[in-house]
Amino acid sequence: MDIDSLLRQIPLFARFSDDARARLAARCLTRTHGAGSLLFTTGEPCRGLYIVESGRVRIFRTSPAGREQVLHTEGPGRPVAELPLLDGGPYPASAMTEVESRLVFVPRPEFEALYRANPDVAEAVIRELGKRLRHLVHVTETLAFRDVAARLASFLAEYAEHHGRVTDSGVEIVLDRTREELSQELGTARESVSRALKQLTEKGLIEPLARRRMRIPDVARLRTLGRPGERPRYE
Amino acid sequence: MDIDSLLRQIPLFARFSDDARARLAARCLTRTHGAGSLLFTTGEPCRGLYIVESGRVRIFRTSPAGREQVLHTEGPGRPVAELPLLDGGPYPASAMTEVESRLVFVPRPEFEALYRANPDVAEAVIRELGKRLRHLVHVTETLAFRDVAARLASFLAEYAEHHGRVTDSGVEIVLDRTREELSQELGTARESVSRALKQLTEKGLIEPLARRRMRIPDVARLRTLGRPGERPRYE
DNA sequence: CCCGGATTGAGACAACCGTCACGCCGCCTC
DNA sequence: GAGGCGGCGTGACGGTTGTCTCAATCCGGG
Repeated sequence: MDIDSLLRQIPLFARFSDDARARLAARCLTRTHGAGSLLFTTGEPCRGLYIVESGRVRIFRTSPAGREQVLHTEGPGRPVAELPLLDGGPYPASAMTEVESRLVFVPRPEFEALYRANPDVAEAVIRELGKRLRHLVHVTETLAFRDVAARLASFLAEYAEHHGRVTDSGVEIVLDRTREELSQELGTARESVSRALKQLTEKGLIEPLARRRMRIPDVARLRTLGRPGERPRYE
Repeated sequence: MDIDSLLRQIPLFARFSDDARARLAARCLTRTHGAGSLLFTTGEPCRGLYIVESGRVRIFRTSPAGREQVLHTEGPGRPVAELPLLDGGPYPASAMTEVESRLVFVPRPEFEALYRANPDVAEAVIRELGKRLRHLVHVTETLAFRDVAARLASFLAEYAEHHGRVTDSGVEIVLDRTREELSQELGTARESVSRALKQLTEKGLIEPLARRRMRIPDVARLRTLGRPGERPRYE
């Protein structure tokens, strides 16, 4: 796919004139990164914006002890690292490709010129930041309130809705992550994920099919475990 | 203080023309809320923007079990709830005054008109969102990686730098929070805060002076406990 | 000055979870 | 097919933390 038609698919640039977009496309670099390639690390000054063409990028923080907490992962069509580009600060987290990925790189000066010339971008950018902020609020709440099983349940339910295949005995999903990667996503340890999976299996909320495949008989019920309590509303 | 000169002090509106600001000021409401007054709750549709004139507002999420996690607190001159105003979504969290507070309320339609007419606002708003986002990344990391004592140490060190009084035997601070409020800020339970305080005291990092007063002999050392580990690197 | 509610400290206990250790399995390479 | 290796499950263990309970202290109002 050529860069121009890729850019066209990205909400951030959708409203650009053909002219402006073509000019931008001419200044971008496309490159394929192998799995596990480090794009940038926490605290580094920002060189530019990445856009995922194919593959997946995870954005995370690392603890001094070596544990990871994934803040979010982005797939095809999604931008990575708009924040530091906009406020001029350093990258707030690190980013690594999870699988082999094709990325478009927009150098910082290019993006800034664009941004100044094109007032519409601001609107799109604000929405993008808003989405991130809401997501992070969710991550925070999850870490603060829920145990590993509940976090896993939430994750699986959401995953099933986005990537699941509906059959008549439930939704089947194929996880594209190892337990280790899952644990980083959920802010826990590999072993705890194994145990939580067993727990969900025992409760009948999931049925393991193969190493990375499972069936979810009732996604809503799984999600309910993720939002425990569901306090009766009194208003 | 009249609304116009208050608005002038707020970065969000600083660049407005006198005219535009005066027009906005005429449409705002100022009101004094008692301590513990609930401004809005998670999920509610957004009615408008609040600006703290005096006092303090805490923004938080509540778990079904009744525990709270504070996302941030805002003081004089700071806006509250810009996000839902901008992306049209519901409030992502709840807000409550911690002490008696005087707040300016900007109704949503007013703000939107302003926003459309004044492209400069976008820039300011993006910076504001960016700040929030960076802060939330910090909160997330803190919850994922550090134990209660480390979180408390970080909090106290930061507090000391902003509100401490320097003496020759260290920095003295007067906490304006109960243990209960502290625990919500740190995402833990009241009792755990007590234990952590004792722990810090035993290590000589803090010296209790009175119920809410303490001395910190060495703020840097206290901060170090907040960024723990610094594990020897073996690579 | 006394009382009652709020705040706090402290102990006991169980649950949760991170870590270590070990063994198994599937897959790849030589 | 032997060996190596990454991914995975499981048990054991201990530390951290949330919860419950009770008592002491503080503080404002009558």
